[in-house]
Amino acid sequence: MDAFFAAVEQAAKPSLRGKPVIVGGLGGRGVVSTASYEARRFGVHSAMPMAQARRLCPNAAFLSGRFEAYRQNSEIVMGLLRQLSPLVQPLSLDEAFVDLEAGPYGPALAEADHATGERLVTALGEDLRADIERRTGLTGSVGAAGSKLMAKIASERAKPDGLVLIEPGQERAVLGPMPVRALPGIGPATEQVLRRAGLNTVAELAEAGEAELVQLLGRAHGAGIFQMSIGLDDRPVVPDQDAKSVSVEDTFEVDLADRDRVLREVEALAARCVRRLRAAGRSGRTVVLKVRRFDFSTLTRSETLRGPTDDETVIVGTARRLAEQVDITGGVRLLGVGVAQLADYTQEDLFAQALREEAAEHAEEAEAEAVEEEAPEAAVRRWHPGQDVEHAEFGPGWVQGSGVGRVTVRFETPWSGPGRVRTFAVDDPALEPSRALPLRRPEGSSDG
DNA sequence: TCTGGGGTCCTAGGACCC
DNA sequence: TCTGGGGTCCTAGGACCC
Repeated sequence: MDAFFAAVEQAAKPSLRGKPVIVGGLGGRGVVSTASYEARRFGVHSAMPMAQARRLCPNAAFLSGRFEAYRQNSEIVMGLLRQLSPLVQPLSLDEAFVDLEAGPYGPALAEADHATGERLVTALGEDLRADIERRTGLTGSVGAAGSKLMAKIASERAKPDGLVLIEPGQERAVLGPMPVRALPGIGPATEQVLRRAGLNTVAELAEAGEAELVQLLGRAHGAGIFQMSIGLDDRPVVPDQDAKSVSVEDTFEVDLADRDRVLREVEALAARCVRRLRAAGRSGRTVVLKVRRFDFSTLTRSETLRGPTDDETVIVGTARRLAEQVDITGGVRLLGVGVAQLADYTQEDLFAQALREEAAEHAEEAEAEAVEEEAPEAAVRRWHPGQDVEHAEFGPGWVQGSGVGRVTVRFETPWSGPGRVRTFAVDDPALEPSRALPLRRPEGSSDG
């Protein structure tokens, strides 16, 4: 999907269409998650500190994310992919591999000659893109090729709103001139190592040979990069696997200096982590504490238990013990708690499992409530820019901003024209948080 | 300008075992 | 007396991806 989070916001909020939109953490230490193409023209991109994005593009709409809406639309798109093949491997909410040969068009693809096969793949890709547009109003890009590596590279070339097919046999010709950074698995550190060895393009990697790359990058990485450099990639498309770890972390607006405060935060994080673990119906054996200090240095401490557990007391206690052992001199910027070595629940009966699945559906609300419990006196509602709301008189809208006891709301929906703005007291009882609306008007609905 | 949150995979050393 | 070889598990750190 193209600029997925920002595109969902523009589709949901007519007044933002054609304007720079930046989705990400809005606090002092936030980073950009997604910038719309309009914002990218100002130099804003993913992972950039939000403070820098504000300087580059001060007139953009700055929104915190609405994951409910992103998940809704992701599910629609993933459903369309599954019509093409049961072998769908999502990489994130907005990206997936599809093995076309394993699906209903597989036999036709196998029989087709070169030219016919390409026409069929192109038609399937364009039909898919049209279906995505019809069902969500969003644009996606398709990369088609004979391997995951080349399909990924093709999809990057296709963005935004396009389709690129790389013909079998053309792999090395396409890859050769590209910078090494274009290969998945080569990040800033590996790029530096290769640059110091005089290797700047993929063709140079291929020429260097496997032995030299293993020498530079280690056994597994070197061998993998060499295979890719000569256009070989036989990794299969594997449908969604179970998670191998669950973790929760928080960066604080101001570094924590106080030991007791650190311990309290660790306990709260561990409790949140356990809620997510239980909601997923899993238990784990290894508890991991993560600490990022004032200077951004990061350490982890872990303890492996004798058997897997989802017991809050055990996991919170373990995390706390680990936290008691770390030096917090200078202050703590981030704390995290994770559980790894996950196991499925098998000793439980079906009744208990059904209860838990029901609990899982309410896990997010439970987490939100738990957060509120931490500050009962602060009954003042928090309004986030971008958040969906409903007003008793004016109907559905979204929070444009809030401050000094006021909240500004724009009243518009995905299927209305650009809406008007009104301002309310933050505790106005007529104003309530609401669910994300679908981007396409539901069948049979008529208002608007 | 000052760096999120959720993950995966790999490496390396030490303990331990046969 | 002067110290094998291989495997697994645990811990810590780091690179990378979206």
